Amino acid sequence: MAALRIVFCGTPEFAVPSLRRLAERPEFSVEAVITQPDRPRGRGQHVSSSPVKEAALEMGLHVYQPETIKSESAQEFLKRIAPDAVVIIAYGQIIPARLLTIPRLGWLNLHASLLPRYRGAAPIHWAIANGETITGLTTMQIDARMDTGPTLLRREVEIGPDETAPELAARMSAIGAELIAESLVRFDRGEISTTPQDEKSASYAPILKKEDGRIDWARPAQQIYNRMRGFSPWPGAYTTFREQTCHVWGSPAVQSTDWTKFATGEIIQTTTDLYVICGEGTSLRLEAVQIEGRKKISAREFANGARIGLAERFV
RNA sequence: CGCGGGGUGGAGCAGUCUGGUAGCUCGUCGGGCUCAUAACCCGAAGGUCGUUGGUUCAAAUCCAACCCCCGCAA
Repeated sequence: MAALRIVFCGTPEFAVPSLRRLAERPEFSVEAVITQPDRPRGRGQHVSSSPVKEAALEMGLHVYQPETIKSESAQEFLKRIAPDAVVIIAYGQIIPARLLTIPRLGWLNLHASLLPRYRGAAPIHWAIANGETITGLTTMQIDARMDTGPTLLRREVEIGPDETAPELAARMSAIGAELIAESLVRFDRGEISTTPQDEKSASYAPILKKEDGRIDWARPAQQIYNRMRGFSPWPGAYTTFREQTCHVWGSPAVQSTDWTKFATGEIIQTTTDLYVICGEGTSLRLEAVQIEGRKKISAREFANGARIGLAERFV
């Protein structure tokens, strides 16, 4: 049987394990890799290429980087290759409907949630931030809207109590690589069919904004901790200390005393630790902080250098 | 040339505007005290103040260039 001819479409690290999996298996032939153009990133505006591009070049695959997938030339490109399927994983652009019918099997997507829950750009982050203990991966055939297409296969994944977004993403991308490969093979053979999503139970995981990282100290410590894990490493969890942005790391404290008399955000110093008062009588044990313009330092060093006053607070 | 903050004993910081003997908390070392301690008391060591050049009688401090780190914006 001839190998399935595939075009792979993806950008960040999350897509790389799937690309590698598809490229190494004999059932598939990766004809081309489409990824976002090299762009200036980071502080110095250094131009860098996407993780998918680097992996593709390393494997000797053909790379195509259109400014926009909506362009005439992108359409021509796909028609010329005429793949059996396009696999799209975290590409970062909306696909116009006229392109969806080019491949025989459609555009197959790996999404990092149990659809229809957590549709959108940041499903892993929001699942952790909301305190979920189970999430999962779903493969689907994309349609004209965002993450609404009929699904193929799904797999549940447990979320560890202290797991952070990058850690979970790394695990899920490895599991997902298997799932997308399996979906392709079985869908092509007609062993599985698509199932429409239940619109009524849909929920959304919008792309993260800087503001999502701001800590609301009125929330219970566990919730703050969940967001800290989910929004790592960006936007992280930050607050304001002496008029400056201050990223904080910590974990819910086991308390023996009642601290409800303190204001939320207030910093409590004991002989060995720093605690921050959170909502509903809970508190967070500070592990590290990073004030803007400075390096990340331990709570101990922070206490030594900052000379925290009585009733001083994070706001 | 996107905007901004910072580089001061081992760690974290103050001092820089208004040049004139290097300061704070912690750590380290020595001694003391205590049943005991990441507790307390006494004492000590440890710094070319990012680099180079300039101004000055005198520069951590003022000026210029460069190196490195970080926050924001994308």
